[in-house]
Amino acid sequence: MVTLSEENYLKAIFHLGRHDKASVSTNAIAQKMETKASSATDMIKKLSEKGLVDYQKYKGVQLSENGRLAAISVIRKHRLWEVFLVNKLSFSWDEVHEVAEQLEHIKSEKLTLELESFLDYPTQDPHGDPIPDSNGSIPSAQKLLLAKVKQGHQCICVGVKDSSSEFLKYLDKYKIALGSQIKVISKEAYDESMTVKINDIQKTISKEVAQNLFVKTN
Amino acid sequence: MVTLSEENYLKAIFHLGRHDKASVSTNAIAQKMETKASSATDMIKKLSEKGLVDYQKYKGVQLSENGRLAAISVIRKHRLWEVFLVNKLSFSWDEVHEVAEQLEHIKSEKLTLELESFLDYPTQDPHGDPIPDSNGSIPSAQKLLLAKVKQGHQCICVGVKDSSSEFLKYLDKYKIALGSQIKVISKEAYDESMTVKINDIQKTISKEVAQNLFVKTN
DNA sequence: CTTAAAGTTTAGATAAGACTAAAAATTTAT
DNA sequence: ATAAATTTTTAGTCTTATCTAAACTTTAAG
Repeated sequence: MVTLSEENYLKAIFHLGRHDKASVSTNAIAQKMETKASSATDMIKKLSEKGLVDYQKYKGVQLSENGRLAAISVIRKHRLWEVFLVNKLSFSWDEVHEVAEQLEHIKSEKLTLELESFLDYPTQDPHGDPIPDSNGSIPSAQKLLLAKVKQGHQCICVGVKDSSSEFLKYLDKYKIALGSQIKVISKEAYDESMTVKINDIQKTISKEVAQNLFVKTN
Repeated sequence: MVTLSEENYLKAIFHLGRHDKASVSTNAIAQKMETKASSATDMIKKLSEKGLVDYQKYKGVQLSENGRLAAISVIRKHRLWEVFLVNKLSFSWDEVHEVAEQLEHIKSEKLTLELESFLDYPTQDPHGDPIPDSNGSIPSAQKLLLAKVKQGHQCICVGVKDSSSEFLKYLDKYKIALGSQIKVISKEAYDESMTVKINDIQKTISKEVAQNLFVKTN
């Protein structure tokens, strides 16, 4: 049995270790969990005893196979619930995270499978992140930052890198949503801003925005 | 802020105090919570300090107005989620309780309201129990035990008194479900059994069954 | 009305998860 | 290469929710 707190630590370790596969430091975990390093050490020991992470004192941790599966299971549930909240209830993009953080800990294999079926087996959550399947396989993201898109190319908004409430509110203000068609009209080398056509309206967006919007080219 | 454990105690006290409005004993609470009397005493003190129950040593507890509202809020969520599981996902009658016990603690006013709307404002859960509205008002149940129904009368199954898995399995076996039409053909004074017509099939049922099935006459 | 039984509370312990302060190990810089 | 800075761990404390055992009330019986 994995406790709620353990699940949250596993999730944090998974996200921290996602890109480089080196081991994750105690401090990084503590920071992500908004707690102290000593608390992180305590939990790491517990996870290690349960065989969910590989741990050597002072050397950081890595998820074990079981730990990885447990983390992915939580992430899968989080993202499925986000789809539910947005597609079935009338939650908007920037309101789902907090509630999904609670729903992701509900323990019922049947519930997760039925929910997935009810939602027609979605592969991405409302922020464009991939939803792991019931075996723990994560579909490849196929998304890139708008800033990387070449002039003249067309793409679809599929997610955000910065999921802060401020950024999501900015996007709502300019009617930029998941699914919005975006065409890159021109790029400015000096400040890395770009002029784009979004929903048939032309607009210049800053580097900051372009580097935080994930899109899929079509 | 009410903790998960506190919510469960409040719910237990609510159910125990439902019928007679005398105060609820420590032992009764401990038994319902499957814990020891000393643990119940500890929790009662905490609830009392938070103003959720009225408590006098050795005299038992009663919910305060705030405590009653908190308990009803949990029960409301529990029953709404049960409707969701049965009507939207393909859970059966006897599978919902355990999952709803988890879902009832999710804290989000918006979620509860949106869920209620998504389910078209149900007034009863799959066991025929009334669903409190967002103000905490509980619609009157209008249900009675099948055993009380007079010979020759027609009624609809709306719930169970005994919600044990065994009883629910018995009901499934004989295709007795929420919404089943039941007509009382005859009653046997000796053993209080009765012969009924359910879904056009005639069957004799025991006192035990008739005293655990809630129906609504029409 | 007094005593036995039942019910309730208190006292002291335990486990999970967090914290502070201090010690130990590692990394960085001179 | 060693001292300084940083990171990590340990030791001890706190809170929540639980337990056992013992003490204290209330109720019931004779």
